[in-house]
Amino acid sequence: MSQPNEERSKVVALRAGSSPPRPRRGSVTLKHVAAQVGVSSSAASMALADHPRISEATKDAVRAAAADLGYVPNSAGRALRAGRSTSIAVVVPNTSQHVFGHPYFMHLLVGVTAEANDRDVALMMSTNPDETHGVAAYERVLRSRAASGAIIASASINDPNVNRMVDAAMPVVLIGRFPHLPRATSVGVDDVAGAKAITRHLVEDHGVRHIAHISGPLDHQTAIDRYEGFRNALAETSQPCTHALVVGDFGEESGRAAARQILDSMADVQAIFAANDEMAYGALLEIRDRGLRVPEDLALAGYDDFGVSRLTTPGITTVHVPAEDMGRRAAAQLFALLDGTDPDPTHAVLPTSLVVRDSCGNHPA
Amino acid sequence: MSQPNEERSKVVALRAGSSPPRPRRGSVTLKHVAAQVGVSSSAASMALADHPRISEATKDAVRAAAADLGYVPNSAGRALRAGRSTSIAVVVPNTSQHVFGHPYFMHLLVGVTAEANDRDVALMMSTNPDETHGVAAYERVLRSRAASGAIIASASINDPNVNRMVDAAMPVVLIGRFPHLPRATSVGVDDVAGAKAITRHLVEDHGVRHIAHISGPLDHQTAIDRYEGFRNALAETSQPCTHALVVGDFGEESGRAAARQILDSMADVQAIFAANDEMAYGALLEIRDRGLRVPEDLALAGYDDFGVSRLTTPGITTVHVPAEDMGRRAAAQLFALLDGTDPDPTHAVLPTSLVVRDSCGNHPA
DNA sequence: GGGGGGTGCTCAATCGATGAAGCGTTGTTA
DNA sequence: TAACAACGCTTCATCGATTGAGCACCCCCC
Repeated sequence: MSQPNEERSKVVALRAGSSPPRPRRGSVTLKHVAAQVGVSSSAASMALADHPRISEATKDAVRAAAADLGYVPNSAGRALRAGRSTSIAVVVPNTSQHVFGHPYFMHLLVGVTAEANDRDVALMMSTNPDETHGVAAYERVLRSRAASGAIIASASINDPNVNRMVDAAMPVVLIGRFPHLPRATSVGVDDVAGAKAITRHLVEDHGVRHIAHISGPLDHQTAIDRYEGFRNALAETSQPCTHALVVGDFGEESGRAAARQILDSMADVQAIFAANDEMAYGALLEIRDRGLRVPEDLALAGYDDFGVSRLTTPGITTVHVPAEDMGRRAAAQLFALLDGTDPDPTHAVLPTSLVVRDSCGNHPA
Repeated sequence: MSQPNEERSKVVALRAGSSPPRPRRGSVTLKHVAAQVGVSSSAASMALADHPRISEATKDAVRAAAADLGYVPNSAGRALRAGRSTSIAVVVPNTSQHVFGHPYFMHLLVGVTAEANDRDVALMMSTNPDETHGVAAYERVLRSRAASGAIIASASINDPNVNRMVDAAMPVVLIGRFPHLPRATSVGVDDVAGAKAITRHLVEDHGVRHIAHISGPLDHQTAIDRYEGFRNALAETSQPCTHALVVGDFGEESGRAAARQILDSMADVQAIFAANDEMAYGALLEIRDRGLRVPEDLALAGYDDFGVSRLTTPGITTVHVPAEDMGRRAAAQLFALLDGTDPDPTHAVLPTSLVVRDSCGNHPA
């Protein structure tokens, strides 16, 4: 079994010989690299890891061979050995496409990708098709160790899978505010403050005294918070201000329907604040259809600033949600969780900013 | 070594005994399932695979135990054994964000996700940060076998990594038209026909006799094809039509600059056809700033229909690019490649459709 | 009652990467 | 000169799933 000399001459023959390692089916493994240099695969592994017990000469030779052959470590082998993969997952809702428009996720993804790229970590995308379907796809992703952690951008409060994963102490970061899940790490924005700021802008700066709010579905934390910000602002105004609420579903069409209802029932309405830009745009269409002008006859405001509000005529005054920052931040938090740097759940709350456009009136300043 | 009876009694003790398998650190492996049932892990594996040589009783027991323990196969182990992973990658450009707007990728992703979900295949996202950086991230993804194939939505013709991967016969599907890569499977749209149709609409239906085209960078196949469609249409018109070309970069700002140039130099221009909606929107802003009206003073047309053109006032007449279909189709092609069903490279070309809105004038019909 | 054929499982090897332990060889020191 | 340390590599086991080969056991038949 142990005839080192024969072994070595074999190796020499390989090195100088006429039988190249010939990587099978296009995949170069560590063995091929090691064979080309004439060392064991362990030595090659240690050389690439810059292990102190390997000579510089060997390291150079291994590195050269690896580059020459185009060696890339097999991720399955590495993940199996290490017991964890080098990927994280991003989970987005699929059924509830209407809840948030697409641009939101794209912004989020850009942020997550940036952070993941910095760490040389791959990204997996997962969708949660329907919540009744036993173990959700993204839970499988985590349990199969295909990804070592996940960022969940699902807006639904009631997803039982999310709760279960948080309870199981899976490495998960939630996007949004989840006051009922204090043990979960989350990254959200201060929607109460954002909605308060834009409402105050309408009331204080533009002198609005009759205002309506089109909210999202009130089982969404986002919708709840924005509505609360709206009420808070009104509670603190210097002048009394009458207001109304219509509940929408964050979709353009529901914004249009809500505006219809408001215009029919609230004759003296001076401003409409919709809980997102999609609904604000729907409202704009309805207002325009009735021959009314924005902002001359009616002021309009939205929320999100993911692109819609910039393109319309007039541009819609809105609250900017820093989706890309949220993505970055969520990824950073997830890495902290995975590294064990930050064992306690944190709840990051990013600030929003008021984006004043033309839909709310003139700004002499 | 071989004392089957002792082995078996041990197993029985395990089954009824007081020492539960206690999955280590939250991950349940096949061994735990097998131990709970009292069979070898091989038997458990075969049971879950519904192998004919395993008794129904054992199969039921294994399935029950797997469900009970929440067993999910470790993807690394499975991938290592199988020699291929159960994921595919989607590659999107990162540096060239301006080339296509975000919505495009989101539509594409929706399509790819749908197809991948149908096959229970995970999706990885990768970006190509800079093309000079040696082995690109997505090439590493493929070579590391983290994904068994990739859909590349990078628009750049000159990416050497793409060429290299095509040459290496990697399972890759390109999004777009790549006439210089006949050996690569691709899914694109007929941009020549699309541009021709919209140009003809302006010239024939609206009687335009002086028209300008804002193209994209002419090292992009998309830009080339759309320009060619524009020229083809003009070459076939019943009435002569003067035309001009300004080259942009697919970004809103460049569309604005191009419109400036056109309006300054081509006094009698009646219509502007931009190679995408972003540039058309930029042109719209410039036109409006000059006190001109669309469509009364000048007709405007764009390309893509990813969202922008629907939101503006007036809505921009455009060519619909079926991004979601492209995603679906690309994924299907990739699976065909991976299954070996379709070894010859195919070049799918999906049809576009003309979307007439208000920016090109009245439509009595 | 001994051979033949099924049945139902176990064994062992494999995929690729990794690192602790082992082991020759050389240089150094008492 | 013998004991010993340092060096530089190899050997081997491991991660989890999978599968071909092998092996008890049972039933059936001549």
